[in-house]
Amino acid sequence: MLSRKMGFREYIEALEEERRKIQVFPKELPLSLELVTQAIEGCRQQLFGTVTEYNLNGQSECSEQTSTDEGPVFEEFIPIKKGAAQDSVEEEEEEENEDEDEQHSHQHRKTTSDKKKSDWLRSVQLWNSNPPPTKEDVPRKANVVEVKRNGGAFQPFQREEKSAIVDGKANNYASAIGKTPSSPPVPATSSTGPVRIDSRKEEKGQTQRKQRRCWSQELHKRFLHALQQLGGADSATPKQIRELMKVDGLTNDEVKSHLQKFRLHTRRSPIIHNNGNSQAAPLFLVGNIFVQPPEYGVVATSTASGGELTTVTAPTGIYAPVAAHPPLVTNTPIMNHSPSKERPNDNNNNSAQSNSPASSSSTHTITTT
DNA sequence: CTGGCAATAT
DNA sequence: GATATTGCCA
Repeated sequence: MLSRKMGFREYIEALEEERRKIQVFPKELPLSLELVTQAIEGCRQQLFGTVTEYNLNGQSECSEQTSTDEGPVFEEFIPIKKGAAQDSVEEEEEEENEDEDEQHSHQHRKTTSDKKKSDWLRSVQLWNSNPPPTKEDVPRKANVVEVKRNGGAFQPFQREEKSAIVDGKANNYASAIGKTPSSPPVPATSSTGPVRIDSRKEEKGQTQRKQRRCWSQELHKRFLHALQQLGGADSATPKQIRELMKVDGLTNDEVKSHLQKFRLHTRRSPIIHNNGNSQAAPLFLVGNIFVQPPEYGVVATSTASGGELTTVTAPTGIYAPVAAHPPLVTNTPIMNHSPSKERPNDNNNNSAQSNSPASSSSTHTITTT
């Protein structure tokens, strides 16, 4: 057990060094900084015997998980894949989906000290995130939901029973029928048919508005994936994207909408949202490298092609720090399909407009309207 | 009929 | 205010 502490020490040192580096780019790597800091904190606490237990209640709903006051938040970390069986090329692994409606609408679970975290993507979670305060392994024997998953990909939607809810304000608490936390029987045959990550449809006549649907990471990931295959958000069309995503239940409109938002966000100023508050100098990334806004990086499931990055592995294996830059998404000149219409707009690499000297300084009256 | 944009709703 | 849905138009 001594070695374990040693490991911690070294690990902490490594982390601290990392943090020093990162601190130089607070703007570019805000998350990293925070993460590393928290990681250090966590390790220290463990080193000192203080076993901090973080209830990784994980992501509750569609909202993001604001880092709590101080405790390290390891919720979103990608647990080291134990299996690591098939996915080496593609990073599609999730297949879970339940069905239930949202009820997320407005959960004002805003922590008092909510940080900026204005990344819009940050708010994207699973489509079917459930509100249950405590999900996960908790040995709650109480209501055991026998989830019989056949073969695995599909889930019989057992959603019906509308109780005269005319206003569509029904909160549905579907139990977490997700995958079992321990060993998801993820079959290798997952990437075949349309994935059913959805399950809300046929809403009983009534031309009501569809319930707002949150784009889960899965969804968004697929979305991005499709996008990059299509050569960027500007050249991709909703239909193509939808087909590529292979998500059953997803409509063109939804994709269209998402795409619209995506474009809006990417086009705007991915990084230059400098307010007077910032403490840092506007560090610029060099020409091409230009980091894609972290909010858009795919969830960095960097299963690098056969190469373990300098990923430090915590002695306890709590989490695996992702420190690798996944291949740029936007810059994918492959398959530049532009059959008929071409947008004179900036193609990929939207944010390359950094050469406007005046725009980011004074008299920035452009953003209005 | 599909894609893009704008209005509208949550 | 942000994000999703719906409508309208090219």
